[in-house]
Amino acid sequence: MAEGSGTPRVRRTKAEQRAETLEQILDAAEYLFSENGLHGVTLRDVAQRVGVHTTLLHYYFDDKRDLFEAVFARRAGVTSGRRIEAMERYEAEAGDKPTVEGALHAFLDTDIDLYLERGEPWLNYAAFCARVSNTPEGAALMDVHFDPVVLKLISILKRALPQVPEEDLFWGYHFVTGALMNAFARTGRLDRLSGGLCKSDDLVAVKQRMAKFMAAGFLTFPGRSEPA
Amino acid sequence: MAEGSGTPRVRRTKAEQRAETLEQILDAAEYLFSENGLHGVTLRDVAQRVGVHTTLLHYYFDDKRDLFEAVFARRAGVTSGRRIEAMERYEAEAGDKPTVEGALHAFLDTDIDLYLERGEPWLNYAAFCARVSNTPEGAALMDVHFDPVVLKLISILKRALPQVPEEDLFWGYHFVTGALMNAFARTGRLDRLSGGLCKSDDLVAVKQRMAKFMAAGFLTFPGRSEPA
DNA sequence: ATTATCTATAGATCTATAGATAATGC
DNA sequence: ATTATCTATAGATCTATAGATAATGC
Repeated sequence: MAEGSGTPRVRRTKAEQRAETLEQILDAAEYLFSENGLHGVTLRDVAQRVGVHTTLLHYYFDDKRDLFEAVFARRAGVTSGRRIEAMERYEAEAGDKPTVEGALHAFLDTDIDLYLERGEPWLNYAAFCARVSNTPEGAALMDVHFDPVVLKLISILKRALPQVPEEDLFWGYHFVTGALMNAFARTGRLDRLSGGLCKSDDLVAVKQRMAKFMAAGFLTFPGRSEPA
Repeated sequence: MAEGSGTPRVRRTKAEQRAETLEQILDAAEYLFSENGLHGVTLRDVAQRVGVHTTLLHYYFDDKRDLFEAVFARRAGVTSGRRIEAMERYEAEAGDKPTVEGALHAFLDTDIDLYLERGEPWLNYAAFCARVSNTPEGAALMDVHFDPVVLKLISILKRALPQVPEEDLFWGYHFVTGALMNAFARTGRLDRLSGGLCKSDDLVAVKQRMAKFMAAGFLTFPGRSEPA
């Protein structure tokens, strides 16, 4: 909330100002969409959170959907790129003996680390993705932005489990991504359910467990077990 | 859509009429909420789908949120009850040697079977739960309606894996429910991603794989492996 | 002299209420 | 004589556009 009383407005170049305002708008929208979804947020909500007038949003974006897509796209390339790199690095070091667990560590941990390292806005992005992943709008954007990462993962899994039918690998991925999105959603339900034993925003705990947990699942698929 | 042209209105008692209309409204709302969430659906959308006037919804329900909660509550008891029974039956037959996989079969397959047996409206309910499970409104209702089922599952898992810390069991459950909700959401993303190899509405495929997959995951938790 | 932000406002849509009409119930 | 459904409508809110004002840019 950029109240006039706080920091006195420093003189900025127009490009800077544009970039700053854009980022503030996207941050606010990202947070609000992550809580309430596309339809649960009004442009007024976003504008109020930034401290600007609603109509300014129309200066930067065509309409609400355009803003929504911009939120999705802004960080998609970063997470996508980092994960693909991590998987390529893993492939190189594993040679012709990649393992399911190794691939999943590269796929999952890289992403979790990104959000842990960069703090709140990125955690909001993770929650945003989780929130919209099972909506028509969100799923369509995932197709556009995340297919390459997923197909990269599948390709390593195929080499790790050559005798497992490809469908099983996709089903396994489906389970993995559901679990991951649920972890990113951080609804607080786990906290209440477990009587405070677990915190749903404890992504460190997720990272410690998830790759190994899921890898074991893949090894249950008939075909053959992983070359240890 | 109850067009006047179709079946001629049979004379019904008021109680019958009330029950029928209520069910039609809940069915329509369930479907629409499952696609677009609480905020993505207007009362007008629901009324139009039923073929009645919007204001009739206010005759049966206080407001939109009341309708939403009624949709959630209507089938919650059925799925909840069936799953608890199935887990109790399993406990009785397993004696003092329950297994993770056995518990998960009772927990997961019972639910999947319910939706497969009873067809579309119930499949919509599953999608509805999935759609709202990571929203504030949805998570709160899950607390109310589904905590007992989940805690029952946890209690069996505790006996199956006595040396595994309770937190791990909750984290494992967190992964399981994320995967299950993603399967119930049936967004079609898996179909596109896999080039048609998998169908996201193929709950039979989910049932065939999920319990075993997840059971293997639980066995990765340090403490000790399951007494085979 | 261009760009960022705000004021004013139109038009659409949505929730919700009051009160009328048309059925069923005794 | 009660209950189910519809008509009419108020008030709020939301998206989006047109055009004014206030900054930065040469």
